[in-house]
Amino acid sequence: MTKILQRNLYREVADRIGDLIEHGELAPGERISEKQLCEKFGVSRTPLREALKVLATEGLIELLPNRGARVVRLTFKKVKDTYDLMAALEGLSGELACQYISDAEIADIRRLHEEMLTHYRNRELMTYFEVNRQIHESILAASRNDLLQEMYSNLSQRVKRVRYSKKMTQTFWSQAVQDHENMMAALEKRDGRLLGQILRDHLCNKLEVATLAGVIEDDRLSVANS
Amino acid sequence: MTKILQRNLYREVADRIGDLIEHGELAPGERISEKQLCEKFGVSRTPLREALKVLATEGLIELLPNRGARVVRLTFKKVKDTYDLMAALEGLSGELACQYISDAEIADIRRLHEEMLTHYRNRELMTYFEVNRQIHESILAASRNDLLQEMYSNLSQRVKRVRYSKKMTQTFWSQAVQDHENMMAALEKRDGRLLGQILRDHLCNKLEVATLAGVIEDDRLSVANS
DNA sequence: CCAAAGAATATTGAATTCATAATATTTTTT
DNA sequence: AAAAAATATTATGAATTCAATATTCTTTGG
Repeated sequence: MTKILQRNLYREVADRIGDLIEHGELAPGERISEKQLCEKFGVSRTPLREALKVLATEGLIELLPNRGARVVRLTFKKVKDTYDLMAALEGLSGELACQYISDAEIADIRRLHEEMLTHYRNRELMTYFEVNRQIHESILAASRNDLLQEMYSNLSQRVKRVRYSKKMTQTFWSQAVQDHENMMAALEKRDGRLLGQILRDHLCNKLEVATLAGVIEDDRLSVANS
Repeated sequence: MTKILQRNLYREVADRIGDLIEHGELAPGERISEKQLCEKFGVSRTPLREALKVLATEGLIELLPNRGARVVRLTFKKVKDTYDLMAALEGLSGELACQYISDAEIADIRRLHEEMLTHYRNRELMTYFEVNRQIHESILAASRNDLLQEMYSNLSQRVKRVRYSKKMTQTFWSQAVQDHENMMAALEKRDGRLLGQILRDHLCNKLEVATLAGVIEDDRLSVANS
């Protein structure tokens, strides 16, 4: 039962702007010019402005009354807050997943897990991340809570700019893999409480990585013009 | 430092529509006519449509391409999902609050707690709910996580229609008050883990109340036209 | 009388236009 | 020459207009 995705112009535009932000083509704190984007996308201001309203609600940009929009600055505090939330949600997904997940789904995740280990051993960072993402997504799906998945996806969007940094150190990487070993064990025992706990701690490590990567700008800079 | 609240027309309209939904003046599943609401609010379609986009993102309505908007139906499943999420967020707020809360804030919450007990003893349901809400809000504020507060507020909005049912039984009410006693104790001990646990369980009880109140329509009805 | 096809109507999607507020530029004054 | 005031320009907020799609009503054939 695949969801029919509605393709409104405003939604299309919102996604495209989201991509621009994610890939840094629209810099943090940068003023968003309506006219400029209208010409870029070849649409009128009406759907573009609707897209901006949506993006503001989703937390990617902020609207200043009568003064347009700008890309939100990711301060360390904001990223930390977001990761705390994501950790709580991942924890919940783990608890729920253990209640509802089928044996077949566990087997699928086990396969993904083994695949991920191979990529780890071969030091294939990008494919490792991809399979890693699939594992977490599978657990989220097993939670059978659409809203949870939606919220997690939203939070993920907000910090996508700093995630999956290439500067991951060996120490953190091996720790992450160890976390995943424990996760698999907890999942196969269907120990929700434990899986939840592991998932929470796992994400905390990711925050440390993001921090160390130095992708996040200094708070003092950001607070000044916020 | 109080936040300057921007008053755009679209935001105003979105809030008004939100109120209509909350108070049942726009029924679940009801089709939303743009023209009708335009006339009601005395605004043009542009800001109204922007408001609809935002409300859809916030999860209060759903947009059907080329077929307008309608109020989301609250199925039991949706409410359960929402409460699970809120419970996780409340749990997180408890853990964080214990890390950051000041003695003065704890004292404030203690005062609110005592006030709530008085309303409980006097069987003043509305004022009891109001103070109850203030306590939970104070703990959320003490978490020092703006995003958490924002997300919680959003989730709360979604299920406002079924919350605070007047049909609360004596059993559940006394259980809730007992929960609050335990919460105060955990908070004053600054035991984050414990407070988080209590807050999670506390909200589960609320779901039972909402369910028993019978405000939520049967899923089978809702699934049919979703 | 019922069903299907087509016309008429109403509603939504998007572009354009008008109004107003913010910003940049020029002019004036000291 | 620098600061302040006035004006011009630009960008945003909102209403209107035009186009595309859905819905309803009417007609026609079985």
